[in-house]
Amino acid sequence: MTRYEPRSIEEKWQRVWADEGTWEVPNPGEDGFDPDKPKAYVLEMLPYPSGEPHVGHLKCYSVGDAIAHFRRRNGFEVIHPMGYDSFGLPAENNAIKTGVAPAVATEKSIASFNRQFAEWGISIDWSRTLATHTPEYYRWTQWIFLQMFNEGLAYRTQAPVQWCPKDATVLANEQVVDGRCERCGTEVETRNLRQWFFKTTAYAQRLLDDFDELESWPEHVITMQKNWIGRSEGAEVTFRSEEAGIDFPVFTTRPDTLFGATFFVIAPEHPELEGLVAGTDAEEPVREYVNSVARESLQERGDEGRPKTGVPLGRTVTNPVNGEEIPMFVADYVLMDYGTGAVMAVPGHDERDFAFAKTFDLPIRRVIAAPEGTPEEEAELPFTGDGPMVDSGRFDGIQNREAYEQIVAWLAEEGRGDKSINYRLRDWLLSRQRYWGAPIPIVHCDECGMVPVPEDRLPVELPEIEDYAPKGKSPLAAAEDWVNTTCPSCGAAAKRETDTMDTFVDSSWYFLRYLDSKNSEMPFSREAADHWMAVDQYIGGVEHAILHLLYARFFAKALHDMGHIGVVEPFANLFTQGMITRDGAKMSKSKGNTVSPSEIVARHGADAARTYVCFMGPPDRGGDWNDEGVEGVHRFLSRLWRATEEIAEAGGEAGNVTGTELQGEGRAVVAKAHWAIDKATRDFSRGFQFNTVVAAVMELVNEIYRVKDGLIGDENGRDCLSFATVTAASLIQPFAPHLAAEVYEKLTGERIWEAAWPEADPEMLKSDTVTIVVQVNGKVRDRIEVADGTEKDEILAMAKACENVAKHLEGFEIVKEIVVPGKLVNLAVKPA
RNA sequence: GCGGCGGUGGCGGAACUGGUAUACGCGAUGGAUUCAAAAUCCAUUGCUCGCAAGGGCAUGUGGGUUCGAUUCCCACCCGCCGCACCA
Repeated sequence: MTRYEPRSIEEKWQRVWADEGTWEVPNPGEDGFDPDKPKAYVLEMLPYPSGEPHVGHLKCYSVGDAIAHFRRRNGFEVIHPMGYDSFGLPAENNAIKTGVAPAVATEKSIASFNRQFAEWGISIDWSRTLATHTPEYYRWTQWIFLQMFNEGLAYRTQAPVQWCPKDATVLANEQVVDGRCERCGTEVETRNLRQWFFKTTAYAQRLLDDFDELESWPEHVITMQKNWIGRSEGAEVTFRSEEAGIDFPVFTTRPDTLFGATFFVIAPEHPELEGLVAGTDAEEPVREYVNSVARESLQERGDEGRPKTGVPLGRTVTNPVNGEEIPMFVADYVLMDYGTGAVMAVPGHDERDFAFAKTFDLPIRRVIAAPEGTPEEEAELPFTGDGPMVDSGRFDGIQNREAYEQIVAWLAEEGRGDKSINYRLRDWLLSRQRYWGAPIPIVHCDECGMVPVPEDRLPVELPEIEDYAPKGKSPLAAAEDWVNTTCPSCGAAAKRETDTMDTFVDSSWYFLRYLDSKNSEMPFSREAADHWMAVDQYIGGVEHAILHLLYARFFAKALHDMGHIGVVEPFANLFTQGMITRDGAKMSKSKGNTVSPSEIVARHGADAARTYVCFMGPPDRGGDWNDEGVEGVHRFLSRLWRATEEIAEAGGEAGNVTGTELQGEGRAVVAKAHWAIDKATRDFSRGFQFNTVVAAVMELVNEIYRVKDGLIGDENGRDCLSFATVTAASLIQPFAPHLAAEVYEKLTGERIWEAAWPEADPEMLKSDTVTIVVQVNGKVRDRIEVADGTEKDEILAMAKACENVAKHLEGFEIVKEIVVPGKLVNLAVKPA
């Protein structure tokens, strides 16, 4: 008997799959396409190729592959492609450090990823692969950009933007975390620059509404996106400064507190600020204040609970509800880019306004009473709860929520306000002053302005350059031959746009390119998209909860509206896998606690590595890597292998096992196999309970070992063993496809991936006898074995007859008898 | 502060709609095999009292509902993640 040698088994099958192109699937209209077969699009987030794959990749693709295999064997035509998100900062920063061109390092890494994916035996349709840094791909990224530009969804404007001084580029809001660059951790600065944006805000409401279109997304991801979009309902109300002759609209979520406004605050960046104070005593202090705010970092300014600062403007505005003149201030707690950059301050009912009023000794007025019975502490000002209106003119006595509607209606009638909705979401800043990205296909002409590069001249190829170092403008600006061009419209001398696109643009549509990756006329055909979309199961890390997943949703909606795809949501089901740690800590090279997948695969085999990451625990939660755990899984696979060898040698026929006339241990092991089929199938369908699927197969293998020696000498027994072993292979195949293929071939001569997922025989799930637990007052006192279907009365009588039960009934009176057929008996007693 | 997730043996984790808590794996202990070791196989393994039969206690804490609660309800403690001066 030979030892379990994963390497030779795995290489054998990997060669078969590669030679035959086993996982390639046809598009509609192509050879072999079967219109009656239901499709399933199983997709894992494409990797960013940098160095070698790590265990996080191993987990993500193991989980995705298990789903792909399971769906295939349940009759689906599964499309399961793979590609590379190969533009991006790390490759470029590496180039600056080492002088190695980003393309060279990137392609080397892609080769390494390709090799490992093959070694892991992931069932990928390689005929559809792509890499976002290739002109064949970014040609279409540019094409989509131009469609957006033509629709007014991509535009260029001057705006205060977030700038990372280390990476020397602007960043999207989504890429600034706690005031720092998401990539390098440097504190970002605000700069006023001309930049390119996608109009994500135009889709704010639909990004919220279309959550209803999704089948299954983790609740917390939806919550995070909702928070990010940040919808608030309220009203826009106009406060007029008569002396300055300016109307100041404000956004408020609390129009019911209008009568409590005692002052008015505008943001330091407010465009009217300078004019308001010019030539007055306030001019100098205001200028000083604005300068001091400008020196602060966004993070400092954003800190909650920091003392309120500000400067009075010596001006007033009129409160439209009561005609009161209230003083104006400038203060940094009001932000220019939310609402209108101005707020009415209601210190009685808003904590921030309250803090400001205290600092500047401004009047604080209560306009909503605390309802009766409110604890004194909660009723104190600032009071943010609901209650009847007071000191609010004709609205006195009305519940504030009702008054809210009435006040808004009244303002609308007077022309001084109206209902309004505000979103926190801002437009997606997509331009980057960096080299390693897709060039923005625009030409700047003195005569014609911004001119899109005609579609037949795409792609605008990235030129080769010598110096990748950023200098505050794109390194592309130095490539003069490339920059200087002619205007596509008038033919005059013109200059190319030198910014490149954020890499998140590349990854916002890649799932569509897979569907038709060789199309040279279009990014993808509508037909291919209609057939395969939406992605039925998307798998990746939570770190993309708002970045990639929000952008891709926006792209899908925009492409839908332009008529390129039929769906509005790209990913019907989302699964986010948890992170694998080592000794409780995040793995990192600097900590030296990384686990190298290639080493694990070399030592224990890909099947063991893959099965282990699915067995560690529920895959949506994180897990701590344990070398001994992989060994345990390897041991389990070895046991399956040895049982196979022994049974194959003895010559059992799985196909001979037909059913119910089986007896004894033979029946037991076959019944266990059916139990495992049932359990595995249910757990697979219930989501991602892979750990319990693996456990069920382990139990089956343990059962095979328990009965093996007793059955192997008998022909019928051998058949039963063979059936159980074939079943174990069949069920473990989504996790350990190589060993499963080998076992299946040895025992049946067939190919496992072409075999249907097994079905449990309901007859074999039943047992003749059941164990009934006997409890007295909820405590287990004995167990009895009864024939299935035994009458309640009989069970009860048997239960009471148990020696240990009788002992506990002595001196007590039975007050209640509960009999759950097939499960238990509980006798409730009290002292007699 | 707001939102989400979680707390079960020495460890990772099971337990479907309230019904045998601790499946499966790791680790540990003992045995078989071996000249020996590795590998393998078998057995034991929540804590605790008891020679045993058997008993008591255990799913973060405290209450509640129930014949019966890891599961449902209320209050709290701890951990992780996300958001946070958004008017």
